[in-house]
Amino acid sequence: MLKLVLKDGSLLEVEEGASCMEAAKAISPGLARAALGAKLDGEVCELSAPARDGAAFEVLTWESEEGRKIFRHTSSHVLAQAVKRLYPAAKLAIGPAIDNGFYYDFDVETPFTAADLEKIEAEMKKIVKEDVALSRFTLSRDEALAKADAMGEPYKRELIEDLPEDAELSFYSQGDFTDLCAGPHLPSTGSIKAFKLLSVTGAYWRGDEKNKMLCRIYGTSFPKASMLEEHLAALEDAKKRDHNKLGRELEYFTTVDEIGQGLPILLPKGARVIQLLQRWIEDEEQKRGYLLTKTPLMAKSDLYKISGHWDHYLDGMFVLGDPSDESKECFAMRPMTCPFQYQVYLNRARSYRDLPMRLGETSTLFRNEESGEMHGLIRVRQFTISEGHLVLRPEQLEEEFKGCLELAKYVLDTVGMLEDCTFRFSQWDPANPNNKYEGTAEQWNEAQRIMGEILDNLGVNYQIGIDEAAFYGPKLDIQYKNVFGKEDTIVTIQIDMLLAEKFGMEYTDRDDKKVHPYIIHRTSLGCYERTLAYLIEKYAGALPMWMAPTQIKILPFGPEQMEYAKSVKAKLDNVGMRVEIDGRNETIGYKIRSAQLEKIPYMLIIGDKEMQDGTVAVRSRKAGDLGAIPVDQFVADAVMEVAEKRK
RNA sequence: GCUGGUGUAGCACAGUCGGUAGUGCAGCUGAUUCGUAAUCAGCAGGUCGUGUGUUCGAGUCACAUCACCAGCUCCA
Repeated sequence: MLKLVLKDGSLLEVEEGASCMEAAKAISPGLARAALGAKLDGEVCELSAPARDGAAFEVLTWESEEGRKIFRHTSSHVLAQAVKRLYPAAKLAIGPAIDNGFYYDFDVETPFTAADLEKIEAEMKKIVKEDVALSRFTLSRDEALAKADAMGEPYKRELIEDLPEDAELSFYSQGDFTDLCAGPHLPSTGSIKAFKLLSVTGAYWRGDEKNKMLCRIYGTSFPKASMLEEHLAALEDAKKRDHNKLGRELEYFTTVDEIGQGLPILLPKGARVIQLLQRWIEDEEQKRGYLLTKTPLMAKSDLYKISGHWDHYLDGMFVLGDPSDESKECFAMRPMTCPFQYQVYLNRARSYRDLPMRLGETSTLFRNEESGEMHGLIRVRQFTISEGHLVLRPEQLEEEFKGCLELAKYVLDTVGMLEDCTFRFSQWDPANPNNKYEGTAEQWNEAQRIMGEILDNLGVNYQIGIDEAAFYGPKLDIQYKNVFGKEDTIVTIQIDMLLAEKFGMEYTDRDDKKVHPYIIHRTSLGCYERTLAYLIEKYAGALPMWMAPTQIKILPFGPEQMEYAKSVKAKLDNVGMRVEIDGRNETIGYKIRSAQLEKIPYMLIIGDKEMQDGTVAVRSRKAGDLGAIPVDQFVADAVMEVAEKRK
């Protein structure tokens, strides 16, 4: 008999030579039915793998990410099998599971169309119905190369060539289809009950734009049809929240062909929200000891040559003039604020008593993103961020880093986004310094060691991102996922031990020695345009009262109530509320509908009754009719709701 | 930048085989004075993204270009 250690610490006895599937059955038949894979001593394996005596054993079901990955990975093989049956000339590249589904990359003469996807789906249905068993076999590297050639799969050959000489490679066969694959997989194709191919796009082989563009098919799959339907419904819902659609519909922003890509126009509503956020952040930073700066939007190339941006970031900058003509000055729009704000520090000699110096600026930046990269308000060519630089003595680093993190968490929590954020410790790639990074390995290791210690001391739950650092130092990136699950950085806090030296920044220490300070680069709410986009998506356009562009709409029944409506508006104007009167000659139902579609937080309906009683009939966009409330009472409540920044 | 898709009134869309552009909402005007998600009638609104070409004739076909969308790559 073999003994397996279960998650709760108890022991499970199974017969010698039993598979993981049999072990799962021994726990419970129900669990065995739900099983997609297993884990032995923390390593994911398939259900057919033999159990090992003394190993920690875990059954993977749909509830675990690893279980879902196995399911989706096999789904991608079903896709590949269907494609090979219908298009034998298609060459296989790679086909992994991803967050909410899977994809497979093919090299084909002509890219697949939407109509092709239907045919492929039909073929996949057949394969699922055939319930084809998957079997694993291994080959030596040389045998695997021969196999790849025999199958006529040049991309597989390339993958194998990159593996070490003594590697043993696994292949999976399912009926008429065989693929080089690390696995693990489901026992057979029959359990992939519900799937859908979602889109077909281009993707470079190995993600390198110098390589050939392949044809990628995205799909998703679930063990139950109802789960697939739910997922597709959620995708539809996400489309309705998409800031790029909703933000245009609700008139937060627009784009104009003549102005150009990545240069959105913020319409009055969008501009108002950004102004509100910006004032709030500037005030909050003032409370926290930040000094406000305002620095130029462009500079001569000389400045960027010192900072290193000219070497590392020239492609991303808008350059005015001809860089190759040395007889004339050449300017560039700024892609970041660092070297500008450093000049504030450099304005006079500094002492250790001046530190920490916290500099904050609402800073507009210009980055020449590639033309295919722009996206609504999330990726643009001109944007404004809550930029800041903290100049520090080394012993102040941890305390100040903590302060930056607290500020970022406070503002993200207040706008309601913190719950959807994850933290990434972005490091350099020691294997590939590649001119991408400044400084020595010693400097990088030191900066990353310190940052790692700080993060651990602060109990930050982070993931490590290799090759995600800035060229001058490691970062803590706060990542936010949009409604489609696409992730972007919203806030960043960076430690920089290099640029102070380049710019000749120093301070006189207690012992009268000149020392280079440490610098933290950070944002508190990140880029305002991007934040606005996320807020529109998060709240489906119904922004919380405190940041809603129009907070209150007064709806008089007719002209008789106009005077009274104006007096109510005056009271609200007086306490800084953003109020409009809908004096149109329309029914009250029509005006309510139109305010509701505009997602106005409160509607104040005024008829003869309210006018006589000195009240307003309040309707909340969420809760509906709240009944008549004395005007002064409503004003006081509204002021309180805004002051508390209620979500 | 690359692959694929899209582009007709402010918005959502229709427009057949190439024969000279329509519907709904929004807007404007008038009537209606109405109690919590659409009152009725009338009017106005388009160089069919832009340019070039094919044709007797182009929203429709071809090429180029711009913008938008999905994805790749990139991202301080």
